[in-house]
Amino acid sequence: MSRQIKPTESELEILNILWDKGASTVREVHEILEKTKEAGYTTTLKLMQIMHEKKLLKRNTDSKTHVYEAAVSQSQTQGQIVQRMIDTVFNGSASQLIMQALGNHKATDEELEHIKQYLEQMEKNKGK
Amino acid sequence: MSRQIKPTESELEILNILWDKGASTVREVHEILEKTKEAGYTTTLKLMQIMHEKKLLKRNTDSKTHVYEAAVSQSQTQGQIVQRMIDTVFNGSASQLIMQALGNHKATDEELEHIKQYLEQMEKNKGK
DNA sequence: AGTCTTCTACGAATTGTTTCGTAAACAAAC
DNA sequence: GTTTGTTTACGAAACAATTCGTAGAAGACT
Repeated sequence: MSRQIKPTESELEILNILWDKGASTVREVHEILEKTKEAGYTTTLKLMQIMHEKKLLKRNTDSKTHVYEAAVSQSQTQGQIVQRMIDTVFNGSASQLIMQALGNHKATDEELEHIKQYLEQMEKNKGK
Repeated sequence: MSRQIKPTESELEILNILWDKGASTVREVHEILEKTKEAGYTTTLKLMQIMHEKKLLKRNTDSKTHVYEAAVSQSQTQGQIVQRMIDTVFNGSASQLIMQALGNHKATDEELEHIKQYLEQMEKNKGK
């Protein structure tokens, strides 16, 4: 059903910006990117053009300054990446990934509470 | 303290085999790899040689047929990859990753129970 | 010994990602 | 309308990952 996309690390940085800010021009994206990364303007431009070719981005070329927008949903993309990671790094065990994440990165109290609630929710819906 | 390794996808496949089987020859690794992947023997060999250069693998060259072994621990490597993923894909939120993993991939009952116990364990140790 | 097979080493081709220089299109400012 | 600045398009270079062909070394087998 849904295509299997595979954004590279750089592409993910751009997607994150677009998911956060919504439709933006290359310059807007580039300005944010620059804060955390060394890169020329045309580099960002080229990346976004390629991402458009790959259908990762939509763009509006009505005005001279094109406006780009993510063409893939954040949660779907995250889901695919997580799934891929479960397969290749944790031999298919989601719970192993979860425990690794819990153990490694100390979650805050709220985060833990959040997760517990989520689990209980799942249990309730278990009866289908 | 610990070096920052970054195995590629192919390298991870090989690491998984070595973590599972322990020290092995190129041929042994290749035979397992072949089941799930199209690849020539020399390709596997070259990969493992490069991984040795990168210090991802140790090797014993006493006999003509070299014996390779993972030089990085599984849990440490998994931890680094998960951390990286939390940073680049989930903007630093471990709980978001966990909930994505829970929601997407349906965990079995035992897995859920496992995770719940783990959470309770964490709560108990919270008082330090 | 000589032949066969297996293995390593090397190097090169291929593919994919990231980088950026340069030129042309366009608009705004003068 | 000419200059100036911003933008896109194109292409090529630089780099990294993956692939495999070929050659030669090392054992094993008569």
